[in-house]
Amino acid sequence: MNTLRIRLVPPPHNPAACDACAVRPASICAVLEDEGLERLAAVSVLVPEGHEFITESEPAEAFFVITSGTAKLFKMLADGRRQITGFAQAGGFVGLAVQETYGFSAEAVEETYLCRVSRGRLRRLVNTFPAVKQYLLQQAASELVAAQEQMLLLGRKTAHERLASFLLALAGRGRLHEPPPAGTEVRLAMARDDVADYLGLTVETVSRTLKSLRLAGYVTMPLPSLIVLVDPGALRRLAAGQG
Amino acid sequence: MNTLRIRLVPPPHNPAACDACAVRPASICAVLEDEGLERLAAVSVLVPEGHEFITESEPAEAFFVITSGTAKLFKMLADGRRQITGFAQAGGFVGLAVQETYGFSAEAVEETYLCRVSRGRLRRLVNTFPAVKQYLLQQAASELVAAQEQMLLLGRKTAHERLASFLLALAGRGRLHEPPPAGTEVRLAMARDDVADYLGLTVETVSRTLKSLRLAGYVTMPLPSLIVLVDPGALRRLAAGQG
DNA sequence: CGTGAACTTGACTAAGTTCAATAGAAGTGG
DNA sequence: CCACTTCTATTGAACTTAGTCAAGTTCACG
Repeated sequence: MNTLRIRLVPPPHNPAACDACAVRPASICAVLEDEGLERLAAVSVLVPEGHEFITESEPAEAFFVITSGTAKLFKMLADGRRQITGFAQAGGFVGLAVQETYGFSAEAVEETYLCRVSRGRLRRLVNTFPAVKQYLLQQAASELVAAQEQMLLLGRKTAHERLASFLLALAGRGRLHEPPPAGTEVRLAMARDDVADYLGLTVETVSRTLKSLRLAGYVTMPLPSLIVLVDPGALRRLAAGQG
Repeated sequence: MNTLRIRLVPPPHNPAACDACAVRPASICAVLEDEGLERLAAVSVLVPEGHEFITESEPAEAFFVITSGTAKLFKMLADGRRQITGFAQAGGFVGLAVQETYGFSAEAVEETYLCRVSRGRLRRLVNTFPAVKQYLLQQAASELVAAQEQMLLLGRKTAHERLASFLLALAGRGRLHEPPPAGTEVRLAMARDDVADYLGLTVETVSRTLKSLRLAGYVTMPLPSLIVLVDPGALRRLAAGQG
């Protein structure tokens, strides 16, 4: 099975190449390498921090590839309780919908560049290049794996285990891999309340649990948004429920 | 976009038509309608209640379509804590994997017939019939929607809200639809501990919460495994966090 | 019937939430 | 550069929901 790779071209770039532009001078934001550098016809969009670019239950008119920055996807209950279902970073995509409306909202956690592809255009693209469909299927399948892992976390792990899992995931190593090297730095692009809403906890519990991990000697925190993994092996054991 | 529909033929059926058989006389278990009734070359398998047919981290050698019965998909932690990530029923599929190994285990909740498609065969099928790829993508996307809904449940809903959501989901109406008619009966194919592990609770809490819903007049339970939705509107409000 | 498994109930415990106050960091304007 | 505001993060104490442990019931099946 040949694999489609999407190459990200950092914006702003090639201002004249895109066929439309919503917010910023357009750029080619992705290239379908296996199809002879065909342009992924799309619009480059700058989303400022805190700005919502997808709203749950609105018509699903477009599909986005993240070029740079970080976005959070979330769902809310009537009384304001929120669950963040995932964070998407450069290369990630957001908004693949079979249904007519979005099933979640999405908001930029920091300044974020997106590559916007309209629904109709995605459909045409998919029909023209079978590899795109393959790529989307692979992405969806791997998101599904991540979602199942997160259900295990939300349904069955303790606060300590959740934080340990989260830090390791940010460090780029899943549960199947060996832990990252000691001293690995993890930058938290998101605020405490986002971490809390992602892990199904409160800000206070996140704060207290991080303190406890610090006291245990597993991490240090030079800044509230920078965490150094001092003992990744211990974190790994914690995350797996062997702590 | 033309849609692929998979028609399920109840087993045992057409004993000579399949090209291999693992457990029971083979049957054609699904037909690709849009491709002129081409046979989905596959093996029909009977899985007895409680039997595990997919094991996490084993090589992902096959893909299954459920013909009849119910299966549970789950992940476990080292100390035995378990999270059921979903139940699959007739028409559902299990085991779509991009990775080389399964990311979860699967077990029959009741006697279940499966349609087993080997990985290589699925790949060939997908290449021959583009509609199959489309179908898989759609299925994966809708599973992703369900997974996000479940993350909201596990991360942010109370025990009462979880049970209400669960009952409505079993009754076949998601959160976007109007509630099912009063008097709708929901059969629980799975035991209490499965419900608990699916909702991120304990058996005791499931039991107590069902009692509380009974006392509130929202449901009745002629049998432990049969729940009548007396006030679906109230359940709907509870499930949405407006209870 | 009798035995075992599934389910329910009760009393107690604990993990995490809530509410409230404090501390720290980051900007803003004089 | 420093006072002042504001936002974010942390800490503390009381509380609550759901979990734990230990009996009971009920029901299906031999």
